[in-house]
Amino acid sequence: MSQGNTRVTAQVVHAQACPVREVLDRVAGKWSVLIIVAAAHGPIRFTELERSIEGISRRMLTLTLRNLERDGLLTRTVHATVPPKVEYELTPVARELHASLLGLTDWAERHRVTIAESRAAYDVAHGRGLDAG
Amino acid sequence: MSQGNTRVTAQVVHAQACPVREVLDRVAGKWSVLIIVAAAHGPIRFTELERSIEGISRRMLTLTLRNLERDGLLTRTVHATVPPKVEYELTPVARELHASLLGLTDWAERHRVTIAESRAAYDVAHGRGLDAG
DNA sequence: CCGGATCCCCAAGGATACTG
DNA sequence: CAGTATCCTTGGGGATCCGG
Repeated sequence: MSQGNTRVTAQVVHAQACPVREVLDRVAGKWSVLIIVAAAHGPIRFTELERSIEGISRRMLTLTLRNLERDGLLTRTVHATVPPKVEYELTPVARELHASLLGLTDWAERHRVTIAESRAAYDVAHGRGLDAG
Repeated sequence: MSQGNTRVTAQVVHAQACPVREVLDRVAGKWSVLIIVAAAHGPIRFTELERSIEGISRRMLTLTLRNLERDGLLTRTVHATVPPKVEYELTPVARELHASLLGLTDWAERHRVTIAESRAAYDVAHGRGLDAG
């Protein structure tokens, strides 16, 4: 840390400029978008999210929810009942994001086969076919 | 909005989420989208990409280009001249992706201020203000 | 039920040097 | 000019345990 060489590189400069980067940083996580999709139908509880998003850990669910809440994409409503009940709901901003996302999912569905074929072809053409190692 | 028994139930979001995951996996990288944007204007050379995408390393540029090529999003054209010249160009599929991406960038630009404010408010409300914790 | 705290691993990605 | 190979750091994210 203190080798006398200040390691300030140019990565800081570029970080904020691009709106593309902005949206990606916000959605980059492995789970953010899945949560948004899962919550698109209406308010949803913690455990419901946990069950509906197969494979997500409790930790990541919590972390991602906090992040989305921080960005104003989710509202968190705590019902102070004896069995705790917490509901998450998309904000209008998040709903707009979800709508824009549909364009992407549509693209993915329209081209998933083509892309898969392209990958296979590329792999074959470059040796990395079906053999391991 | 959603009060009153919205029993949509969190049926496994997988059905809807998978295409989302697909596109994310494809775009998850730190640079993929930036390259697509940079190449959106037309064929572009390796070094042109390197210069236009501030902060990218040679290694990551190469790796990401290979991946995009593998997915059929980029074509790579080698001109066997004495000074090597390689041009990358978006495929129609990638152009469609780029178009869909515009919806997201538009969203980002429309709400960047709101989101920033939300973050600031959240951070203030949760102690993590401007101090380094 | 909700979720914070801790430990740990591993893949993404940066720096650098070499090649055709 | 356009890569490739190697080393090393960083932090995302899984597993697990604990607390309200």
